[in-house]
Parts: sequence; C-alpha cells; structure tokens
Amino acid sequence: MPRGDAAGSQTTKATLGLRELVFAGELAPDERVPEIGLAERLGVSRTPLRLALATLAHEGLLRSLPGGGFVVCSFSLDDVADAIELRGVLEGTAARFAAERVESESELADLVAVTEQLDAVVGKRAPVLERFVELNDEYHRALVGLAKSDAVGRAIANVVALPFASPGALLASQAALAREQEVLVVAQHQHRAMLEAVRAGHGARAEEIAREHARLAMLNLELVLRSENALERLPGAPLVRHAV
Amino acid sequence: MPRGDAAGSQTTKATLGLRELVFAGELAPDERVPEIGLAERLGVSRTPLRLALATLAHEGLLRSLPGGGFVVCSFSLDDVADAIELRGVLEGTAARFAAERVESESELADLVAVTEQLDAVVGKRAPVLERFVELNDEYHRALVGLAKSDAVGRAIANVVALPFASPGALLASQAALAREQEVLVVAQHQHRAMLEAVRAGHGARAEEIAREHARLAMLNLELVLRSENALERLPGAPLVRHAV
DNA sequence: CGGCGGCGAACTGCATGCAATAGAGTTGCT
DNA sequence: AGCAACTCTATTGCATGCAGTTCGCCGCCG
Repeated sequence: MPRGDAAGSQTTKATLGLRELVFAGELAPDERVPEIGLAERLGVSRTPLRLALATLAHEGLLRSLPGGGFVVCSFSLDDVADAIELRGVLEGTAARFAAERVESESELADLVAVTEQLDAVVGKRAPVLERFVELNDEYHRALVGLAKSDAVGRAIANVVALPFASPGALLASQAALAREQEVLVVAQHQHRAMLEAVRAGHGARAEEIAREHARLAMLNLELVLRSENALERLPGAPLVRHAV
Repeated sequence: MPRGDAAGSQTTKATLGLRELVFAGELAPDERVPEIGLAERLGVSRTPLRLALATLAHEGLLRSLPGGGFVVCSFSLDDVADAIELRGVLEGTAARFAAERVESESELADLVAVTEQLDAVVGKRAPVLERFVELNDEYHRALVGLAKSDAVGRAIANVVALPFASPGALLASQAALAREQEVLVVAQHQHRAMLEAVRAGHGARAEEIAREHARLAMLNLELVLRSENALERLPGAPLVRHAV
C-alpha cells in the first residue's frame, strides 16, 4: 500500500512507535539514538524511521546532533513551566479569536455539549478522573476549532506535542492528590466562564481566562513535585530532569 | 561528508532550494509537487528531497495529500493576517518573558546596540530600507533571545517560516509607498519603547507593545494591497490567494 | 604515567532499485 | 450515448547497498 502516509504507512508506524518509546523513557535523554537497532525494534526500515526522527525533531522531542544522529531532549522544570505558560498564551489567543469570530450560537453547540458533560462528571460525588481528562481534551479541541485559524491551531499542536504540556497531562498525574476535586471544580468553572466570554464576544476576558486556566496546570505541577510517586505518572516524566 | 546535516549536506541543499522555489512561486500552489523532476532540478537525490518535503510540510508551507505526495499551500489574506497577529502574540510573550527574566543591564547590550543603530538609520534624511530591515530582523532575534525560552523561540521560528509573516516582510514590500518613512519612525519608536519596558521589568507593557508592533505589519499589508506593484514585492507573494 | 597520533569499526547519510497504488484513459456493455 | 469496469502508466513509498566520516581504542612517545 505504498501510497499515502495514511494510518497504515510505515512512516506513521515508526513515528507513533518512536514517540511512545521516547515518552516511556526507553530511550535515555541526552543519549544518541541508535538508528539501526531502533529500526528492527520498531519493525520498520531505516528510511521511514529517519522520517520519523525528523518529525520528532520538529516537534522538539529530539535534537539533531551536529555530528549527525539524534538525541532525546531533556527538559528542566523551567522548560515544562515555559511550555505550559506558552500553551496558555496560545489557547488564550484561540479563545480571543473564537470570541471575535463566532457569529451564531449554533457554532457553539459542540463546546456547549462538552461543557455540560463536564458539568455532569464534576457534579458526581466521585468524579471519574479519566473521563474528565477525556472531555477536557475534547473541550480544548473544540475551543481551538472555534478560533478558525490554521496558524494558531498548528502552533498549539506543536506545543502540545510535548506530552507534559498537553491540557490533561498534569491532571492525570495527580490522581492520588488531596486537592484533586478542588482543582476539577476550579477548572470546570473556568471552562464555563470561557464559554460565556466567547459567547458574549468578550475576547480579552476569554484570553485571560484561558491563560489562567493553563496556570492551573502549573499549580498541579507544583503539587505533583511534592509527592514523588505522583511525578512518575506525569506523561513523559522520564524526559524531565529532576532537580538533583 | 555524509555525517551531519551541516551546511553542506544534501538535505540542507534540498530544503533551502525547495523553500526558495516555493517562495518564488515556481511551484504552483494547490498543485501536486512532482518528486522526480524536482530532485534533478535541485541536484539532489530523492531521499534528501523527501526529507526536505517533510520539513516544509512541518513548517506549514506544504501539505501532504491523503493519496501521497505534497501540494504547496496557498494562503488567504485572512491567513496572512492571522499569521501576523500570531507573531505579535508570540513576540509579545517573548517580550514579557524578557522583561520578567532579564537581571542585569549587561544582558541588554546587544538589544541596545541594535536599537542605536536603528536610530541612526531612521535619523538619516533618506533611510536605507534594506539596512533597516536587516537591523530590524536582528532586533527581533535579540529580543527573542532575551526571553530565554526554547519553547517560545521554536514557536516563533515556526510562524516566521511563513515568509510574509516575518518581521521585515511587509517592510520590504512597501519600498515605493508614500508613508514609508512614517512607518519606519513609528516602528523604531516602538522598538525603543519595548526596550525601555523590558529594562524596567514591565512585562505587560512590553507584551502589548510587541503586539501592536506586529500590527504595524498588518497596516503595511493593507497599504500594500492598494498598490498592485507593491504586492509583488511581498515575500512569498505567489502563495497568497489574491481576492478574485 | 599521561598525552598524542594513528588505526579500526560502526554508524550515518545518500543513492538507487522495486513493488504497489491511484488516477486517467479507453473500451465494452447497457 | 452514457456509465462502468478494466488496464496501463506514472509516481510514490520503502528497502537496501555503498561510501564517507567520526568516535573510540590502542600503541607510542615524551
């Protein structure tokens, strides 16, 4: 089926597999990625693997060495914080664009539906975190879609490629934390507030809420840092340089 | 010298050449890019060319077709406006980060030097636009550097990959316009203001100035749209879908 | 005993051959 | 005549072979 990099292509297989390997930490950060062994490990040839390596490099997960080859990037806690803040900025822009561009209530249908589902989940006595993360991602996707901007969409996609920067990343890692429910309530409050701001065409407010919403992830990061076992649940944790 | 994608590598050659071809409009937008003829046209083999195609696709200049192969992206005027606005948002973040993170005056040395050189150019009776664009680019690079954030730097690099979104793009295209000098004066005023805001640690102000500074490019875009011959000087003009 | 130079091996980057597919053109059937 | 199916070709995606280079190691010299 050598036409199209559709789902079944070798390149896709290599990219997904490689990303998984990196996230799982099976390839040590700051260490040369062996091109040969990796090819057979992923069950693909070197050519599509090389394409996958280039892709991950563009996503910022790998770095190409001057001498050739690639290394897995490692990230300091400051890097993680920056990525989260940047996501906030970009989602803020998306929210502002949405507020400025949405013309009819019908366009908001998806976002409204997701928000109501989130309400239901949070309203439960024991919210299912998994379900919340899922809906949360959906909410963010819908919001970005309303911005109607390829440029913004691509920029966000690039940032979210860093696993720990994705919307639900730090939620998933704090399952065992005490303030979990509290965070959920606040997050959902912001979801509703953003929806209202967008609906009312209040771009500046929507933007600020989105930024603050992302900073919730930074709060989570701080909470997670205080409990060692939670840190391990952080997606892409092996890439983060623990403070020594 | 088959090690390292250093300056002389075939992949680099292919990437630069391909980008040039796309910017020049030699490859018609929305048309399939022929992989075979292109290889010999660029003087490289198909393998590095394919890597270059993937790179440009990541930069948003090409789009991979479901059936395989690539097409050159075309951009509506709204897309151009979005890209410029997004650059403003990102440079705003860079400026804010710079204001929040710069600790000593010595870090500002480069930015100060460039600003003074720009002052000199603008102060001339007949400013040399070329020189201004050059220094302008340098100013923006220096500012982004002060943000000390890889994530922000990479995001900006991605947006600027669209030629018409780069800082000096719309300046270069309006060489023949009447209000040229006026724009230069305003731009340089904003450069100085940003520098002051960063120096004073006024993040919010620095951010807002940077956004407004980018919107100067949008003003230029509107000016350029009114004079047909100027539009042709816009970098990457062939990619822009002229309003029919 | 430490530093330097040469040698070897392994790995990367590139070129090309092959196979499979999608699209177009054509032909036959209704 | 129109539609559909079939064939054929051009083109892409993939695999592998080859060449060049860089890094590590060992021996040699200071």
